[in-house]
Amino acid sequence: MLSKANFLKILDIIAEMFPRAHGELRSDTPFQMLIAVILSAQATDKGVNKATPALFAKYPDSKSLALADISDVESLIKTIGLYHSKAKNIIRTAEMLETDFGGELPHDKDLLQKLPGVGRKTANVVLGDAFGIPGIAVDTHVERVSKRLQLVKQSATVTEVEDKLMKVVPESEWVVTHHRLIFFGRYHCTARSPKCTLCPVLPYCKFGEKLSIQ
DNA sequence: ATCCCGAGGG
DNA sequence: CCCTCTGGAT
Repeated sequence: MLSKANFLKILDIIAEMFPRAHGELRSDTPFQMLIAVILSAQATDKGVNKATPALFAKYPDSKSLALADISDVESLIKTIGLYHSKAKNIIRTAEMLETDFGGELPHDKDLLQKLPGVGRKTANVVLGDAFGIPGIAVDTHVERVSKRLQLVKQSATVTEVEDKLMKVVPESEWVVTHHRLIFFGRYHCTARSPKCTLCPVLPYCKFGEKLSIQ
């Protein structure tokens, strides 16, 4: 298992690789960010950004989306995938924001998770990116990278990954570290054919060490 | 554990 | 063709 000192060293290297890591979902308001993040489940940010301009042009806020026709929303987000459940979830989320939350997003993880389609990961992303509230969202990239670097055991759950990262990284760095790990996973330590031979982190990585031998 | 589900990359 | 994508609900 990787030591804390070595992991912080790796984070420094990754920070140099991606000095401008940031959320890549487009949105003009916290509400739109919430919807975009819900839509991003098992989908690429690029794919979400392709669909949301038309969606937000027609339904810019919770008041309008709450009254939307589901088949219309489905057709607007169809290219993203998982569109039946996502259409239902974002309309219901808009309704609940209107009826139960006074039209405002709650700045609270547990309350956000009461909204359909919003789980731990989505709540963390929205709190961090929309409100600057510290948190580490563990998505497919963060999980894969953390396991390859042996920050956690291979069998670790997403919650265990999240807890470990929060323990090792100072709270003031949680949100930016999250984005750096995403960028590292999305553009460099990719799921398929990771760029190990070009990787500045290779000296610290058992996973890449194994790959680079052959 | 399984389902949802289209687009893009290799 | 097969794999992956800022997962969540059942």
